[in-house]
Amino acid sequence: MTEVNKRTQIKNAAAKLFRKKGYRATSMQDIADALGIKAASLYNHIKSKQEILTELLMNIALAFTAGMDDIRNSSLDENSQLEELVNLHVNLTFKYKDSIALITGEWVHLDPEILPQYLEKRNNYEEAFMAILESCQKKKLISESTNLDIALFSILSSLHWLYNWHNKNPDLGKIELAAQLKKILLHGLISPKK
Amino acid sequence: MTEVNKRTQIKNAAAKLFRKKGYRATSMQDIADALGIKAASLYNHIKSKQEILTELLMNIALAFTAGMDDIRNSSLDENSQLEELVNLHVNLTFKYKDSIALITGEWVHLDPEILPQYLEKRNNYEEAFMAILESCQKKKLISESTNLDIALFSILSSLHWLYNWHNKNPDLGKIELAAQLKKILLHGLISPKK
DNA sequence: GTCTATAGGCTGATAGAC
DNA sequence: GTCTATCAGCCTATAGAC
Repeated sequence: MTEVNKRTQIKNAAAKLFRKKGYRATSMQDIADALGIKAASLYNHIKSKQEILTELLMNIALAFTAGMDDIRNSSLDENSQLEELVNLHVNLTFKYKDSIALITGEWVHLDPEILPQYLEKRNNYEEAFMAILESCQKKKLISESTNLDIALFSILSSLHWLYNWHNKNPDLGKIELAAQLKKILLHGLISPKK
Repeated sequence: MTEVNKRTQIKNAAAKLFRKKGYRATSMQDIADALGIKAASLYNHIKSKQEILTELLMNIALAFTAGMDDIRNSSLDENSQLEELVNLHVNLTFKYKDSIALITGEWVHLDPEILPQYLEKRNNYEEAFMAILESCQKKKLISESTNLDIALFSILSSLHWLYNWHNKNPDLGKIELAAQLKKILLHGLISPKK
């Protein structure tokens, strides 16, 4: 936190701007202004604007992949694995406050050469998530009549948009946020009828 | 469906492109190409690119506001009102297949003069949604320990991203989709312990 | 590693012929 | 209502002085 690489400063500033205005609406001028230098000076530290986006997004993708591997390699039961996935998303949302916002929409601006690599990681993650849901259904933790495609989409939507909510409520702690999400996402909002 | 205004054709083509590439990455060229005309010809039908975005987004905002008013003015009980809100989102997702995608991110590109009007409608909608959740909690339909801010954010995240899911699974009917969402979002994924 | 200067391309929008 | 021609501005990125 004390001494930070200028390259890192550029990536941090860019992440904040990409998040707020989007990749295309953010100019190199904007990024340079945020750091108090001229736009041309940025190119002493980075190759291109696209390089920044690529590194930000691939970094996030790797973090999710690594977290998922950890969970799948654990001996936790299915229910606990689901809860750990919620923890993973909460933790990464706190850790990558700005750049995590890019996974909901800005990934479309990745160069056609990089895009397939990104999407492959994303698909792998979603398939691994789905495999856990299927285990849950097989063990009757999830009702047989539940459409798992919809369940997966629904949970991931909430978890992907966490960054947005978190930004408005920075006072709520990680632990409480994760606990509430587990309750609401996994165990339902409406109390079961007695 | 037979005879469509050229203005409407432009808005439809723009909605599809804004959704796919984003507002800033979509040029008037792109829109004109989609219609087989020259970019300059667009200006015989519309005032500006911004006008298209404004009309698309305000139209959606009005549809949500009207739907919410209908529900609040009904005599349905709290639980049924929540279910009707899910129906509302599913119906509007089917009706405004492309332009509904803009509410998750592209609204940031609204002109500073229009943006406050849009955000006011959005806030009103979310407050009305919250009021229904509060009624549910007061009647013990929702546990006292549930954080309603998180619950609201979580449900809206899933409902806002419906358009994305729906596009990939066009074969699933409206009724079944709505039924599954009510079960998963409101009554929980994991079966209650016996 | 910063700067100024500038290239080369694309942008939204307008003017005016047909 | 379409077209061609064009403007003025902004964009990413590079070259080269300091």
